[in-house]
Amino acid sequence: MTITMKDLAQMVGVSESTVSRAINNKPGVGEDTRDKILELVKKYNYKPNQLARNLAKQETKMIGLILPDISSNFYSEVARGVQDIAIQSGYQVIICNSDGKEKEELSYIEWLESNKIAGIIFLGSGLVNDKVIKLGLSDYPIVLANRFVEDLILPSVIIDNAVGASKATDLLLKSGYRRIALINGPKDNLQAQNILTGYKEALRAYNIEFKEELIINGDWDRDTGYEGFLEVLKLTEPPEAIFAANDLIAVGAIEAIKMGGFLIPEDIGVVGFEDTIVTSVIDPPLTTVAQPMYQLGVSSANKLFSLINEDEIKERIEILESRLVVRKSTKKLI
Amino acid sequence: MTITMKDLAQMVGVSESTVSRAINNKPGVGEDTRDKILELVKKYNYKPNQLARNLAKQETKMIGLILPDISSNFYSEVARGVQDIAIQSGYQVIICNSDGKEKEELSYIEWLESNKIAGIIFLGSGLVNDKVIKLGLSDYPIVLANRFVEDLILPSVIIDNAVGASKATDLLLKSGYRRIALINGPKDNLQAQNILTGYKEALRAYNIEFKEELIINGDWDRDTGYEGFLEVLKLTEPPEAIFAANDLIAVGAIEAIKMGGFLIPEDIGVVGFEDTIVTSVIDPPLTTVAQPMYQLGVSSANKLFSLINEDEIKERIEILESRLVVRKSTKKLI
DNA sequence: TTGTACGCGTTATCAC
DNA sequence: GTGATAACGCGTACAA
Repeated sequence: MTITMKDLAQMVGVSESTVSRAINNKPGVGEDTRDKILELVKKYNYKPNQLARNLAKQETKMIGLILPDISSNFYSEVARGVQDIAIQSGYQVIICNSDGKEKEELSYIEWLESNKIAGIIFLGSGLVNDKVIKLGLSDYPIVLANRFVEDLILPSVIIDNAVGASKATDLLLKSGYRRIALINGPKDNLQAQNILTGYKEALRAYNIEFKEELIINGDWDRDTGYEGFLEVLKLTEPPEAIFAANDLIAVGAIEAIKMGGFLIPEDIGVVGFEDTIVTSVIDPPLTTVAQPMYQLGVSSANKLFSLINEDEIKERIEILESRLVVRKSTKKLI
Repeated sequence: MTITMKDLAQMVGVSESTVSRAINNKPGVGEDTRDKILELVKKYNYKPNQLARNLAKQETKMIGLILPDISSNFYSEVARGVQDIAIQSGYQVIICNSDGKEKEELSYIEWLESNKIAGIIFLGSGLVNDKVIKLGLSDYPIVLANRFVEDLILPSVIIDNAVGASKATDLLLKSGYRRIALINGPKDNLQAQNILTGYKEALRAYNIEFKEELIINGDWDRDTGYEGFLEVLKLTEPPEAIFAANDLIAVGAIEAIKMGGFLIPEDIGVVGFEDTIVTSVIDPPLTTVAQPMYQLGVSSANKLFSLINEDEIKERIEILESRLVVRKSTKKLI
């Protein structure tokens, strides 16, 4: 038998509104009556029924987080960041796995809306579709995390992969490598394009000519790394270093390099991108560009709560930089 | 401006009760009135307010999942399993990161209770404390996943690590290795004890004497593996194989083995435990015992929904077996 | 400082 | 087949 405000009111001999005020620490309650009420609250272990509160205030203390797959290392790390901030603000998080499917996303949105969830964070790759934009244009609090939309009208937090790629390439150049091959993801992939952009920028800063032959496009997997290296090895002038667009590609490349009898980093330097656990397990430990996943979650959540509380938003678009982690697959700086 | 049942009722010229019946596909509504109502529902894109529903029915379509840390590979995989089943049943999942702290767990429970969350899955290591047991003894639906309680009075789903360890040891024996060292976690750790149990069982089946000197206890990390191997190497009779109690330990051991100039699997065989991504990246690919993480989530969720729906529960305790994944760090079977 | 009265949007139990 | 009416438990404007 759960106890309600009404019960408490009867016991103390006051009205329900007074009980309500006392419980919510609102002014306008006499010292002694408040004490009496709070005493009974403890005694009977009274817990306000959140459902009733939610209905009365037409709001919940929950936010929604829509992402492709919580079991992925990347997304679960971001989710943790979101949750930590949410808890601080007294909110809980509902995580929705969309598997990147638009249909799922829309049905989640419906659910979240009709449950009066306070706001939504959209996390994931891919471009944003019209419906999401429309949703954002209404007054529903919504933040885009690591999702891209051409005009960027919605509040967003993104990771600047171009800068990360530039840093990685720059490190290789600073370490003395000159001919640097880029083994990248699919040509039409946004992430891959950003990485290419950063790579080119770094070359330009060193006045090194960009050579199409040093660019390999493939999938985001190990095979691409392995085959990719064999590919560039065939060039009349083989590369001195490999920039792999993610860690798995790097792993594949390293296998191929070792297989060929080359030494890392002496003969060939390697840089990865992502900083997963494998980078520290592989031999030699991989120099890589670490993505600020947790921070992505934290920033997105902060931005969402700014929206919910209708605070001023400093920057509509927040850009996070990735961080270079130097290990042993690149030569020491001179 | 959101539309409500009241609005619909006025437009059609019927009472709210009729609208409610029509929307919920309940009998007792005329063909034509129902059609008229559903038509307007579409036209105005009416969505029932779940908050009001929840209050009226005193229940929500949500379950809680309390786990140590969603960013961990293990837990996020389980979480995915839980969510997939929940969605099928029309529920959403609230994930709560306790970091293994009892205080956090209790405060989450309070929140979930006062929000009338339909049920809770407790996921995590460690023993269950009294409060959880008390909670379970009330009529609140609650399932323990991968948590251990001595008497196991609460509905639970657990992974039998002893059997897994036994399988791993057995494989080594079948492959011809005889002196097998076990590099394990902390002595007082439940998981470590289970692994030891399985190890012993397998030895017994082969009539091989158990030797204390072949057991190393340490942390669940790489160093333990590295140092552990160096330790057993000092024995007058060094081991022919290493059974590592998790993959990280195995990685450390492999490093030490290679450093010593031994060949894997010819000179020394290695088996890990867990099946993380590193097992396939390392050279040679690691033979290991894979934990059914996703299945753990699925089974736990299924059990919880049985409780919620008050179905008959077949087995109060469900035991999942781990699966042996044979790669290249052990000799081929003869 | 306290109480009254109503609203929040829906479900459920009666009547008719 | 349909319609009042009362819950569900709490917040709040207004009156006292």
